[in-house]
Amino acid sequence: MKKCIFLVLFITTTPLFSQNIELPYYSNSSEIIQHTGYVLKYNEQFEQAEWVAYQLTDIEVNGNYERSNNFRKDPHISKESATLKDYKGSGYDRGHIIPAADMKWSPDAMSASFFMSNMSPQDPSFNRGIWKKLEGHVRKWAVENREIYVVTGPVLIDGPYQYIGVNNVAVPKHYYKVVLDYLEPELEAIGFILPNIKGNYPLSQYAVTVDEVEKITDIDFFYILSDDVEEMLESDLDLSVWSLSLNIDVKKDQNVDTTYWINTSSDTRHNSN
DNA sequence: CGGCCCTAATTT
DNA sequence: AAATTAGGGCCG
Repeated sequence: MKKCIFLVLFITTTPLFSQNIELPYYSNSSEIIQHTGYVLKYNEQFEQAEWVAYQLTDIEVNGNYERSNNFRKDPHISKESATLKDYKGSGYDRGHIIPAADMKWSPDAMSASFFMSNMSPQDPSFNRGIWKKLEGHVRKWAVENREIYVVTGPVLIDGPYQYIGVNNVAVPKHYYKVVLDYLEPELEAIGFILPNIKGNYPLSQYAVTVDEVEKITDIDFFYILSDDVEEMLESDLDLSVWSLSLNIDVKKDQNVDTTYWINTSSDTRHNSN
């Protein structure tokens, strides 16, 4: 009962969005847009979102609404979003940041995922390959854990970039994803950094701590959590609780090209094998 | 390995 | 709406 009262007070007395524990930190000058099913932070300079944040549940994953394909400019962006034309003939996919396949629970959410503010120029082999594969795992984790929190987007501080279209959409060199399981018994978090090229390795090779993603992206994830909980979750990576159907072919993994990893000082992951 | 079916995104 | 392209998973 006390909990209920506290919850009501919390929601009614705190600023917009702050009840969403998936949200990264954002300053007052940030362009934050709430769409059905997700929140995004837009970066006008690179003409795409820096992050999209959302909760994903088992019920949502099991939705049945069809992909809507209604790619269109996002009218909510103050200085206008990228356009279809920017991507046309560029050689890059209009890659969803929040996946359309995570929006099958609602026609509005599905449609909202096709705003150009949710697109980023992705190498087709990347978008349809390892990125899609990772997205599939995220949906599986949503089912296994009942609900998870996801933040994902392009890494926008590892330029210089190639640009496409008249609006100069930056072609990111890497993408990240962080996933939080905030339900007992296992509070766990995992991060990924993947280069925007065809992925040749098992996904476990791209897994990192959330701390590592924070260093690389300069984004403070899950800042709404209390500092001690946040510190505990983000500094640790236990691959054994995130089923990635690990490829056990050690030979294949020995000569992994890690040049796509931006150098970071610490790597606190501990493999379970 | 090829054959087959599935998913996702794009093109026409 | 249908066809195309890319890739994954599975199976024999």
